[in-house]
Amino acid sequence: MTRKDKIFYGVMMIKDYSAKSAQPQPKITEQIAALLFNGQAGLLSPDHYEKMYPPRTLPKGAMVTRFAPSPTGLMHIGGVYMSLINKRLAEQSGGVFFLRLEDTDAERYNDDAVNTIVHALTKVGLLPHEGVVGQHLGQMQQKGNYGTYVQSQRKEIYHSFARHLIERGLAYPCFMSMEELDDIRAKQTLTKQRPGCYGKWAKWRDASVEQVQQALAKNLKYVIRLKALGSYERRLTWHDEIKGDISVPENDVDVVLIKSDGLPTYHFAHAVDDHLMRTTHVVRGDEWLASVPLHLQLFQAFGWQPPKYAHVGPIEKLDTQADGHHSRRKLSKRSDPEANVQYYFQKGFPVEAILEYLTHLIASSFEDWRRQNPEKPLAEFAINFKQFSPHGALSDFDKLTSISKDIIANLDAETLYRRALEWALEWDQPLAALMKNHVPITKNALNIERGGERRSKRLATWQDLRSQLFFIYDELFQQLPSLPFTDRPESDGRQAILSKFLKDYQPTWQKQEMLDYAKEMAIGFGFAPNSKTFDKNPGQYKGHFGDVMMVIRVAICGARETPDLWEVMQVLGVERVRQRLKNALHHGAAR
RNA sequence: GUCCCCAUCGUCUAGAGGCCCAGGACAUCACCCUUUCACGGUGAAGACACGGGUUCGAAUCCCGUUGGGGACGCCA
Repeated sequence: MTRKDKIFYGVMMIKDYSAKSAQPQPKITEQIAALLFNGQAGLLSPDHYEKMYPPRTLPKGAMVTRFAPSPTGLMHIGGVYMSLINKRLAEQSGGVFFLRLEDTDAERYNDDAVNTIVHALTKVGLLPHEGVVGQHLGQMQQKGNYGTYVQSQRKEIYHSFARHLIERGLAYPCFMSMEELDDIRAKQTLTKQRPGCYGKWAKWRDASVEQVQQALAKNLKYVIRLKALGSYERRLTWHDEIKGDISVPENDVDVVLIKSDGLPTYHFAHAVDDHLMRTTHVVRGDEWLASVPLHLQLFQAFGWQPPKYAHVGPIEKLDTQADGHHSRRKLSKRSDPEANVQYYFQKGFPVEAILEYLTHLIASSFEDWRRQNPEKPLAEFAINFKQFSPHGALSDFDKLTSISKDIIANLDAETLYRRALEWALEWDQPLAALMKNHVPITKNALNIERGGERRSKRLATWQDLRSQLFFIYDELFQQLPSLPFTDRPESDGRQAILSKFLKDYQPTWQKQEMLDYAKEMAIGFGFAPNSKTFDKNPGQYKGHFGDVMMVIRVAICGARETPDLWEVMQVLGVERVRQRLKNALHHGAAR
């Protein structure tokens, strides 16, 4: 066993806690629990749930992981990132990846959220094996034997475990009002003390049965708080799979376990659910790191083996302050459009590009692996906690774009057409219509510079299709307000080149024949045979060979940047080529 | 205010005391190739935050400083 593998949980288990604290007043805590829960006659015992959700039978070393989003609206790119990590870890170890809906905040709940999440995960191929997999006609669709995976439907379970804690003196009802809480915090801030409900501030911690009874009689709202086991003077050490060994003061705050609306807080639900769902590894954003002492204490209170924790640094963005200084911050779904996965879909990044980019963020060694295994499915790249860096990563669109170019460049024309059309159908219907009305020419155009040794990377995203394809469609070509000729040669020179080329053009020309012809023509018109010659004596020539080709290119394609001109001409066909040359001449080869 | 985490080129990072006057990828620049743009090729520039230790030797270990991030809710 290496130092890093050492588990610290065992050390901090306080075995005789219940004997020490609960013994003096076991009856009282049971009476209080009874007061609180007698109305819920059907409440089952924790034992019942333990049997209902037995340990999973999985191969040794199998990881059970999860993605636990709260349904507040959009799908954050970080959510895809977390799903990717969790799903890979589970699959690579022969385990299970499930999705649990953390919908315990009634105020932030959003109706479409589940569909948004599931739709996004479906799209990127990261649907969970178990848990919430959809929503149909207002009904959650779920898979798996450890459900329900919707927290708002698990109220009885949380209450059962909360009652258990209260009976044993490990939790208690607290009737403090919001105003009282605000007061306390104000006092604490003023006197520079730690904020929170702990020690002497936790005034309901040791309340009598009578006090509870009276408060209930007055119909006061209450929450259930943890009776914190820790002392701020002592330190707790544990091992995080990514951050390493961490040491902090123990938790002594009586945090809320059950809110006054009866729903659990994140912390309590995490402990109960991840225990009952038999999660082995909790891999989540590192904003949760500071709650680990509390979470470990909850597991300790129940006498459960806690899961292993891995806290992943966030995807960040560079923020420029008013004073010009730069600072990093987590991508915010409110102010950063690129926080939303939908943004990447709309931009037209292929799903593989998004996933490979995120994988690169997990482990930059991925790019070496990819170079060595260009054909292998991404899922075969093995990830492990050692590869994670402990800090967050800046989102880098240049890198994403580069990956995306590589991926698109490696698609064959048929696949490219299918994928591109799929995207256009959703995001650019006019283009989709053209693609569908002109299938052969579109596929031929997409096939240019494809498949050979040197694949062009002119398409970075599906959004680039339009600018790369418009000139093969007369419908779009004719909408061009003008032809983007360059200054060299001027209009007369352009006229001369175009009319001669039109006259001599042979549709049977092979590529080299056409280039040979064009070069001869260029020289005949007083152009240099190549740019090097021209650059040496610019005064002697009207321009160079490339300039002549550019005139023809612009006339035929209406663009200065195109794939190989001869290839484009083959795709367009003789008629259209002649037509466009004539058209350019007709307009006096004007810009 | 308290607590925690983090710190290598612009970015993602490799680096587990000598293989490192620090390697790769993206981005940038130059040149070459070339019918334009891409592609491809070659090359350049570019980092161990700072200060102390420990050691024969430190990017790597320790301490401190600075900087960045996070947590301290009946939000997750």
